[in-house]
Amino acid sequence: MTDTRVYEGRSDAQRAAMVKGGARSLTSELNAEQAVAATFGDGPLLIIAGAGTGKTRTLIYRLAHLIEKGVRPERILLLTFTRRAAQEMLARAERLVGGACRGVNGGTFHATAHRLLRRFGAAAGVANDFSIMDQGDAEDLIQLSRAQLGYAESKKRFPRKETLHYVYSRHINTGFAIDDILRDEYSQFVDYHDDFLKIFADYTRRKGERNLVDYDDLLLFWATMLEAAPSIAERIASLYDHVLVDEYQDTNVLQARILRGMCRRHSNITVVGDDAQSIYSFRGASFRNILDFPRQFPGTTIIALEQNYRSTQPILDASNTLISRASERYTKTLWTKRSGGEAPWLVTAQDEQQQTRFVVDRILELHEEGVPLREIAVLFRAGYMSADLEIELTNRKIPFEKWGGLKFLEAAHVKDVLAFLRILENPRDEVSWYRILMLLPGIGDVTARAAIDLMAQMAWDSRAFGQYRVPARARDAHTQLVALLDQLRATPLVDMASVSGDIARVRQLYDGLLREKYDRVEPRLADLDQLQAIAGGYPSREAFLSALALEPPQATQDLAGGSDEERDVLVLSTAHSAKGKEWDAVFLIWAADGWFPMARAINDDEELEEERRLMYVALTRARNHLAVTCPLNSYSTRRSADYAIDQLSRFLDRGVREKMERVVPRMDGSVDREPEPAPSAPIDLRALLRGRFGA
DNA sequence: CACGCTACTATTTTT
DNA sequence: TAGTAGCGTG
Repeated sequence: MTDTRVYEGRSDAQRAAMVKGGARSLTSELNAEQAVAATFGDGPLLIIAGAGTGKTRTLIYRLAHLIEKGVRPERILLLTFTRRAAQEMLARAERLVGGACRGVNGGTFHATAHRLLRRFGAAAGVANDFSIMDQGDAEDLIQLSRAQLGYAESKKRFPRKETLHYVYSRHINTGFAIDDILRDEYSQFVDYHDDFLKIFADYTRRKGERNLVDYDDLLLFWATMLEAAPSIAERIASLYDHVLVDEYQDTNVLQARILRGMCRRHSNITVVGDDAQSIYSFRGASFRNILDFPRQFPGTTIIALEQNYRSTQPILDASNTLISRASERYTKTLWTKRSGGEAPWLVTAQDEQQQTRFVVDRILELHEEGVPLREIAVLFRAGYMSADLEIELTNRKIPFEKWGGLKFLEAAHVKDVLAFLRILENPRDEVSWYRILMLLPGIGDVTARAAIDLMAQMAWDSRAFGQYRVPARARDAHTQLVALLDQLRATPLVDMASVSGDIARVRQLYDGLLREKYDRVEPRLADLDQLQAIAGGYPSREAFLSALALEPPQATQDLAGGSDEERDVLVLSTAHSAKGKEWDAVFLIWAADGWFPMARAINDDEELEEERRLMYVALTRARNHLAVTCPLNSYSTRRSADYAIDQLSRFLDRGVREKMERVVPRMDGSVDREPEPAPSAPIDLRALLRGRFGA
């Protein structure tokens, strides 16, 4: 680290000297550290930015600064973690410098990879009409490989398709050997090592033959073009003079390789992140990536942002204490100039119902005091934990929207309809063909495979399926499907309403199948109506399908339309989806051991540390009000309840609790803010005994 | 060969 | 709890 300049700790005079052109208007709204970062010149820059320290603001000002300095916007690449973040950042930058920043290339790593692959892939052997598979598609394709190779019939316990895909994806994103991944995470499967390799080889071959690209391929192909194809690498890398990366703590080593390739010529890379908020290791991210950045990019300047503009000091005190238990990190302690504020509440409820009731009552109270609903959020560890609350909110007619855990695109009926569009775009899309064929009455696994084999033999000619002779019982369905596909192929591509129209045509066949397959069809039909409405906004099937795979709608609101500002609705969100956001009041529910941290993370130190960081992310979303709630008698209907149940999260240890105020809800809905010192859970001896046997 | 029935199991987070 | 693997029937 000898060639690393650390900005932290210099005198004010030195700081001022580092702000070149510090008088310019752009930087007058920044503090000294932010200004240095925003106006930094060329070369690698690492901004370690604690929660709420104006990270986004700094990055936007840096963007504006580069443009004012004369860098052409289209020569700047801005990589963010979500599409939401990219849009927000570009919109804010536009407010700052006007239309000048239009043309900046922004988006997620995956979306950017997609753009580049469409443009340069053909030269590297990837035909540019490939289709993108989402995770579910990838798992389904692996399943086909698995079945083809005969593992489905195996009597022995064999890994499920989700597991196979996870291991594959982890291998690509982290570079760990399959052996090591199995040993560390799936010791029960180490003997299957060779079978994993066989399936992965077959999966890779299938993707190639079917012209399919999965999420991991997008990154891998980008990295490989940069590393192994000098002429293409030259063309790609020369597209941009500056690369800015947000949320760097959530990148993985494959993404770091990409960045090295992109910046080999100029080293103009700025990354912003907070190692304390690294919460995506399940996607191969490692906070070591940000710790290692100075080694990867020699000559790195590090700037730390510690002044928090978001939360009151009591909220920061509790959050700082919680994260101070973390083992490995860039030490930074957040502080604020904001004075006052009340201590975060620690609310112990008797059970889930009381927790729900407390949260709803308190939300209404805050609302009456003038806090808009959209300034309030309820956060939780996993999507299903808000079920009870959602019911109560609906009963009490409080509008809300839920982020994360939205399974819209994963719903079988939505995927079914999309499969029709996909085979039109890519006739070789085996996963979609299989899905569609299995829908038809009279066609099962064997017939579906036979039909696909025949189509492959006929080089995926569009007439191949029409010529397949199906068993008599499937004759009708086959005729209908052939007619539908012919009709869809005849759709003029210039018609702007064509994607939505395509779906309408597909539904003439599909809705009937749906009615026979499910009992409750209304919600499913409503989903399809929504899908049709979204499709109306896209000019082509290809654009629609790619957008859905890379930028899935994140909340019901994305589907319903209307911007955040217009709709005064409460937000329910997983802690993950809440990252980068802030609210006036935040509730964290289910802060019980076994729930947060989740039971499965408890026996693994690294996972446990990540859970701690995740809770830190949740707490630091709050500006003025923070309440953490825990139902004490959350007796579980789930079976393996061998973790410490009915206890406060282990992260809320004595030190953290001292920074909080204990609050106990009373039965009448009011709260008692000076409760008994240590409220213990009343016990129900019979319930405990029943629980022993899982009854 | 498809399909309905039963028993079982695994259960986070997201591009 | 829901999705699915396995099995027996038509």
